[in-house]
Amino acid sequence: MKLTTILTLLRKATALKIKKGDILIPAGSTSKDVYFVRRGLIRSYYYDEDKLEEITFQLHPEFNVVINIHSVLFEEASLFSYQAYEDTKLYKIDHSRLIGMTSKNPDLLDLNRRFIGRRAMRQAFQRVESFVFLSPEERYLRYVKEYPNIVNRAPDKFIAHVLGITPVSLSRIRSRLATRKN
Amino acid sequence: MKLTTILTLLRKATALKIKKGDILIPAGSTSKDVYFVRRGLIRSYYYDEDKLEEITFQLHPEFNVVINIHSVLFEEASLFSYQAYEDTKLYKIDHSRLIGMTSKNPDLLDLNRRFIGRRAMRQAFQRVESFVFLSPEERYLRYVKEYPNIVNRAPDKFIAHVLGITPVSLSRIRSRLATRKN
DNA sequence: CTCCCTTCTTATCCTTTGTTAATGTTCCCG
DNA sequence: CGGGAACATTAACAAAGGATAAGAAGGGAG
Repeated sequence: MKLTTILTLLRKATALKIKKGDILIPAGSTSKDVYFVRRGLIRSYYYDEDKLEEITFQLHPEFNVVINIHSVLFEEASLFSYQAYEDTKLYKIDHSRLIGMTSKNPDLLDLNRRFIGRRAMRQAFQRVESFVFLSPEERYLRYVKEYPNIVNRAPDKFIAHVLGITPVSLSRIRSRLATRKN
Repeated sequence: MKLTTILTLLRKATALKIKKGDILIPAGSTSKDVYFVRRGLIRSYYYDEDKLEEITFQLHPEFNVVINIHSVLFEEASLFSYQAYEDTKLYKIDHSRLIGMTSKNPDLLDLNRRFIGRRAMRQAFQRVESFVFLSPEERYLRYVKEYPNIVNRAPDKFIAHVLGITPVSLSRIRSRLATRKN
């Protein structure tokens, strides 16, 4: 990877700050912009019309990439909304601008795919592995190991849904773990 | 996508046939070859040392791509073995050959990433969604809808593990569904 | 600082799943 | 075609999870 390529990319990124509660990407959006979380916490969620509640799909703390995955991968409108759960500082890479620059520097698109695509893929794939091979309790332990801070920053409700269980069940898992230790 | 690019790719692919039970990619492999299943069925599985059993991770019937995902994505040795569960005919695209040709035709690598990476990503991502939003029963119904033939071709044991449940539980889900219909 | 709303915990009840095991069936391979 | 191993089904029990509700605790807004 050429250093100049990375520098070019950084130069084209624009910083932005959003407040807790603000929507970064609304459901239905088709934007392909790429965001990098410098500080704060973004959560993606799906609004379940039947249950009349939001189901958190993923949490994106600092140093994570946020993209509208339905648009980038499937050329569809986003099923999810992406919302700040803390005051958040991001770098945004405008997708059309990135594409426009590709003619001058093809490495850019390559970087985009490798850095972003690979990361997202790794996450998704390891997450599938955790569902196939691990129990909810083991999934929880692995999750807090990977994101040690997040337990104090996000409600259990969010974390439970990310793990594919209910908040009540997560609470029980917690208490089981606590009593088992003693 | 240029037609010539696709033709170049096809010309470099080699056909191969393997018999039921044969291992296509053994666990521990670091190969990055790309396979396309023309006919038959490949299953990838992880050998669980504790439970002393094979846990099927994914089933790849005809018209699906098979890659050693741990090597391609993570630059690691494969955790999985890839085995034929039926006599299978594949097309193989040799990775080092593909890389070697890239200097002449950069579109090739791009095609590789877009076609293969995107497909695998889509699968992985939709699978995560199914774990977060659906019950085991709903996952099963969605799976048989997406792969209508596979139920008659693969043992329930395989399918259960792919869905993240036990074979016994899958059998019960089946009988529940059957009695509910009548 | 206080009130209120959200979240967390805990309890109850019911459903589902995991585990183990027994039985019946199917599928292979010789 | 026959014998044996692998698989599917079912049962019984224990463990865990889902749904709902109530009370406690926590955090945010005014």
